[in-house]
Amino acid sequence: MFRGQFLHKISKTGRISVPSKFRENLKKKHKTKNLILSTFENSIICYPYPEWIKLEAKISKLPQFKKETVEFERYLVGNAHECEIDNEGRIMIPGILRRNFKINNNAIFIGMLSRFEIWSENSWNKNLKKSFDKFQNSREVLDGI
Amino acid sequence: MFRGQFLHKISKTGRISVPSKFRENLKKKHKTKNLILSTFENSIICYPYPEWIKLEAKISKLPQFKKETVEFERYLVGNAHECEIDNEGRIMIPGILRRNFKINNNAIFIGMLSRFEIWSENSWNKNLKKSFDKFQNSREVLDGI
DNA sequence: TATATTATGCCAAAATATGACAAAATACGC
DNA sequence: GCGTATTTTGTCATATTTTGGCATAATATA
Repeated sequence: MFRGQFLHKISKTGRISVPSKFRENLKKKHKTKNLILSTFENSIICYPYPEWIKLEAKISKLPQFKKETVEFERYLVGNAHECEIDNEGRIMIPGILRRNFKINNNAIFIGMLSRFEIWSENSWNKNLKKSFDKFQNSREVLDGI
Repeated sequence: MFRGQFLHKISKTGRISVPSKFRENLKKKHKTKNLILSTFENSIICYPYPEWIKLEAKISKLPQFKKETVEFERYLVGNAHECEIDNEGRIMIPGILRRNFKINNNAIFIGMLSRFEIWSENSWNKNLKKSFDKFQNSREVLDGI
């Protein structure tokens, strides 16, 4: 499972090292070095390649011409980029994603169990306050189960 | 059960010894040396690893793309770091948590039955007064059961 | 085709985490 | 109270992870 928060730096060429804990999980649990990066809210969402494939299988079962399907596909699939983790444990975030999310120097990795997100430090901080307020609203979700 | 309050020092490298009473409980009751540290309000919350896993199992059953789920995960899972108690009974608090909670030298452990919290001495003291007021408001919770 | 831009591979420095050992502080039994 | 055992803290050496730099390769642009 992907958990936790990590602050890493992006090189001028757009490379960033994936947290070693994440790499370990990718290797042990997903047996892959490949990720699919796409967009989700204000962050880059990262799926282990095999998980993404499962997601695609689900998506292709949806009614093809339905408005919601089309919009969902455009957003999630239309922004998907495959990338491989190199020998130093780094990935290269495609320029277009970097530009869209204004990720220049510092980025924050957020573990989300089956996947993880990459945020620019700025927008993560902006979201922090909101995120806590929202947590306050949803904190009892688990007590209910 | 985790009970009581302990004041311990943090080393320059971010290590701190877990109260021996807590270690004993972890060993006897939970049969583990591993903890998950996450954030909760103004403190670091510590779950015995097996307890955390139960929590995760619940979380991963929630609808994955639903707004509330995502926000909940970002907050609770996004801050969760696994750590192991070493031979000297210490854990290392990840830098990012130390920074977020401004825990530098002294920290306070607070037992919370199934889990425990770690506070920076400063914010614990600040919360003391408030905490008593809140207790005043909630002191009858148990009487209702 | 030449040139600029972007991506990749490789090596090494810097930063951070871990393990081992010992000193200091605290708790406990008598 | 005193001596002993346990717990906590400090320090150092080593290992791992992250970052920076540079040369080369691939791709896009004029």
